[in-house]
Amino acid sequence: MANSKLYKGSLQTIILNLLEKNDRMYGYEITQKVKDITNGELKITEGALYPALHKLEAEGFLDVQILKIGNRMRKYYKLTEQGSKETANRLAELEAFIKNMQFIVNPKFKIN
Amino acid sequence: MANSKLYKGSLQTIILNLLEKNDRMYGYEITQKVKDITNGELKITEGALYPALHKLEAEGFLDVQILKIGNRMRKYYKLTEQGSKETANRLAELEAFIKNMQFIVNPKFKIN
DNA sequence: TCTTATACATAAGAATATTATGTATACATT
DNA sequence: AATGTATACATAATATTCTTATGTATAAGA
Repeated sequence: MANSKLYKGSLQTIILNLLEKNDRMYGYEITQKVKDITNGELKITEGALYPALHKLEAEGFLDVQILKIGNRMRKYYKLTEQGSKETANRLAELEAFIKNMQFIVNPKFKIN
Repeated sequence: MANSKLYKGSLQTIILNLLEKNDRMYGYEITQKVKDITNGELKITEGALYPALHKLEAEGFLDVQILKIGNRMRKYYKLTEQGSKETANRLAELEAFIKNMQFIVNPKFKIN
């Protein structure tokens, strides 16, 4: 199956929504979760993920908690209250985008 | 109504699909068509549109025909055969993207 | 006359991704 | 013991694609 393209701008929406549903997650976990959910079609690269997490944190949408599991570090991210509101906004944006794309792509607009 | 965000990467898909349905169009017409179809939610800026058209043309997906309407120039774009195939690919990518985003966002994945 | 619409274009800058690279621990296989 | 794969973080260089600003020019309406 072809590797589905990730539209630029959707990564933050993905992160926020996963955190809305999973309380807290760490970076690597997010990459695996997305791969699982999409049957390997979407692959979040680390070079995109970590900067995105840092940015969302800097904007006040995420809180971090660093844990040591065995001898290895994990940075758990969690939505702030503001982050939860932002998630709703991003979700609405995504739905509007999808709706608009379907209008544009839909054959019923073949006739002017 | 909030102005819906345009995910980066979707503009070419929009252009290709409009040309699939309208045989030939010129740039300004595309901006107006998108605005109409989406009730003003999506606004294609000229700074994005014209470079995108030039790129699609350079890649062999579009043919150009310059017409003078009255005293004003219009550059009409039309899908090449290759462009028509590419449109199908982009459409499949878009549908895969939407499907994957719905998986990620869908509440049924709330429970692990 | 002034503003808005039509119609093209490009340049500077911002945002967001890919690709490559680096560090380090843990586990499985040869 | 050595090598590869998985886990887990990170950043830098580069590419892509957009926004914003600017430019040129014709046409139409207030």
